[in-house]
Amino acid sequence: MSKAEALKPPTGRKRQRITIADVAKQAGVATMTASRALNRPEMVSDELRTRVLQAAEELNYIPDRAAGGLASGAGLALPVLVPTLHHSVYVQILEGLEETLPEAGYQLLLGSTEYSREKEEKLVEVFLGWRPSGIILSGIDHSERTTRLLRAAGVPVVEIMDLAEPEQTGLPLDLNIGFSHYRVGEAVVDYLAGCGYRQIASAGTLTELDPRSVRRIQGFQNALRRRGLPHHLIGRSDRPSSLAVGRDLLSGLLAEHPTMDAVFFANDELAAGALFECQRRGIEVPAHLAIMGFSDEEIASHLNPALTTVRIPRREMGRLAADLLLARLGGQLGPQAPIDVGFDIVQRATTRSLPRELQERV
Amino acid sequence: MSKAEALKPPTGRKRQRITIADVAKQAGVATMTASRALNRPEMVSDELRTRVLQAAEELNYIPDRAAGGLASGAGLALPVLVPTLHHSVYVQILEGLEETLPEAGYQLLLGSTEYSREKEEKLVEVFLGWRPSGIILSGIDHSERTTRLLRAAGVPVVEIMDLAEPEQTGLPLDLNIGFSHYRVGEAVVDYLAGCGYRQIASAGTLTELDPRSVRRIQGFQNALRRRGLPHHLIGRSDRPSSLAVGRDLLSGLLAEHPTMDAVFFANDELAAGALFECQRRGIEVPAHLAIMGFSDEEIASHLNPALTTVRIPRREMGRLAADLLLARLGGQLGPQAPIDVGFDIVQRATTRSLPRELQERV
DNA sequence: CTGAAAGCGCTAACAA
DNA sequence: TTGTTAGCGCTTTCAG
Repeated sequence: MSKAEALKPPTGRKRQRITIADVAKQAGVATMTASRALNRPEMVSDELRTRVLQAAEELNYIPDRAAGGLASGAGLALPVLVPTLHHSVYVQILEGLEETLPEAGYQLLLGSTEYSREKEEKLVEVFLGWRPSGIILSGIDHSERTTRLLRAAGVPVVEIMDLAEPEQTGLPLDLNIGFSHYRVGEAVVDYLAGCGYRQIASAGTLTELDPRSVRRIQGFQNALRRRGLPHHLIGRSDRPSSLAVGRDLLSGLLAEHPTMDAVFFANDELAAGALFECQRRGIEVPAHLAIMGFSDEEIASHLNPALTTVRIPRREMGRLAADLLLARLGGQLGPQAPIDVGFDIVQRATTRSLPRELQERV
Repeated sequence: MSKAEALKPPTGRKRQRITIADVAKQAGVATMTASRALNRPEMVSDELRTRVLQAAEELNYIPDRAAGGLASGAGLALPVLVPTLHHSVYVQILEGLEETLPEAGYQLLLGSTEYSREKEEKLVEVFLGWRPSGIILSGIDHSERTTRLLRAAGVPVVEIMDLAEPEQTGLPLDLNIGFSHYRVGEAVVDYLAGCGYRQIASAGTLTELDPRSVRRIQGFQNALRRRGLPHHLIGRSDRPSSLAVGRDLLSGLLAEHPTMDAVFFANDELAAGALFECQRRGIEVPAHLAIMGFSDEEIASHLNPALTTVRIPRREMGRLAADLLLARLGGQLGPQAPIDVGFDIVQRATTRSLPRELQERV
């Protein structure tokens, strides 16, 4: 009748989970002792510990995390929501997170929102059911319900890849590490205008698709306006970004604004696509047209000509997010002001070089 | 003293999880009724169901999956192990999986092994602790312990991206969907030799890094041997693949084998890097050198000249894996022979075109 | 240092 | 249709 009876030979038809009770029985100790031997070895005598460990090994015992978490009240899961895995930016942020979090015993649960608040809301709801110790979100724009659920759950939240400004009341939700997309837009205009470009276009995906891209464009347009430059040269696609969309965006822009002399794309992939299209059309870059990307993916430096773009510290953002979260989970960290990790313009060959006297402004 | 006392106002300092008991109390029903109203609505009267649902909404109740799984014995997690997220191949496989699995109530747990069996083993161990309903692995090469743990756990396993051949005894572990890398290697030689190339090199990362790449090279070398062509033109790097490594590989190969006329790279990223290097050096492709990639990522068709490569049905593989797993979990599927999804050579512009009379062989 | 009892939040099984 | 009881596998008390 004993449950442990059928476990030795895996011959039996019925799958019998091996529990810590089985291990304890095999080692001839109490369940609790087995638990301690496994989790707090220093609290158990050498002899018993050895016996337990050996029994566990023999039985291929694997602790049930769900049961453990339930009993201890501890959360073990750490959901990370990113908009997409197609941009290496997010993959690298994940790498930053994975450097420390798994070691600390947390399980990263990955979800991709596809830039949709509704999908984000769904994912948050699902993940909250996994007793998360915390949660990492991309961006600071969430649905009202997402915010409410998160608040109600009372889990630490880290928002990355965007920066809550002081005037945005109620933001951030909790911890926040990122940079100002608005200022990226401004800086790009400063840079391109400094290089002497005057007909500067922006191109990206539909505004609803990415609020951060929208904020970049706001900064971009305001900076143009301040300089008295035209700011109506806008290319938009309703498809998710890809090289093909980059080509199409460029073609459309060229048709509509034949006089434009520079384009700022919402990411390097679009910019690379545009560059390929220029190659095919025989448009000389940067002599006839300047192209600028955003995020500095690996391809940027390998393109011919190499792509001028904006570098953002993704891995660092991931690492920092992990560190902050760990500190907060350890109870060593209270409320915290948003952390700005900044960005840099990487000048390469798809733009004319900036005159000497302006170099340091970048 | 009642536990539910402190829950209404979130003012209290102490975080009080809202449980189904709280919902039941608020709705004035038994816990079990609340559970049924939430999970099997049809078993509860309209009135009570409405009351329960409303209470749940008001309290922002989120069911605890760990507790639910524990009680019902059901597994809710579905780990997916991929070697890396840097190749879009794996991202697309994930998309294929995500089309159906989450809807069916499963939570995908993502782990990346970085092409390491040790890391894979660790991940399997961790994930097995999450009561997985099944598990999806990349490739058919696993450590002895991984195999043992998986067998002991008795969970359905799907191995993707490679195909177990009949002569490989003990393989696959369970379900298997993929294609033969060995035959890819052969087909590439058939194709390149058919185009008239004679000094054909292969280039990729170190053999330990990717057993599937090794198998491709085996097929490649055997096919060369059969044709009496030299098969010692091999470029290897110990760094994970990237555009930069592709360039270096090409440079190294060029220095060692000045007479080579074609190179087959282990993936499109390496091939793209090599192509960029050719552009920089002014080497004409395919006039002076043919370049061929593997996996047909988006960039392949946009490069100038566009890259000849091997297309593999990744999204389909993901979808199929999901379907099979679902069928197995539903008990409608017994042991199953490996499923070959095949591959195609996509002829583009980095290789001379194949003579007419050979076209259909590809 | 070791053990026994209680219970985490939920649902299967049974009873009403 | 609804409620009660027991227990999933583990760890937290609290005793020895």
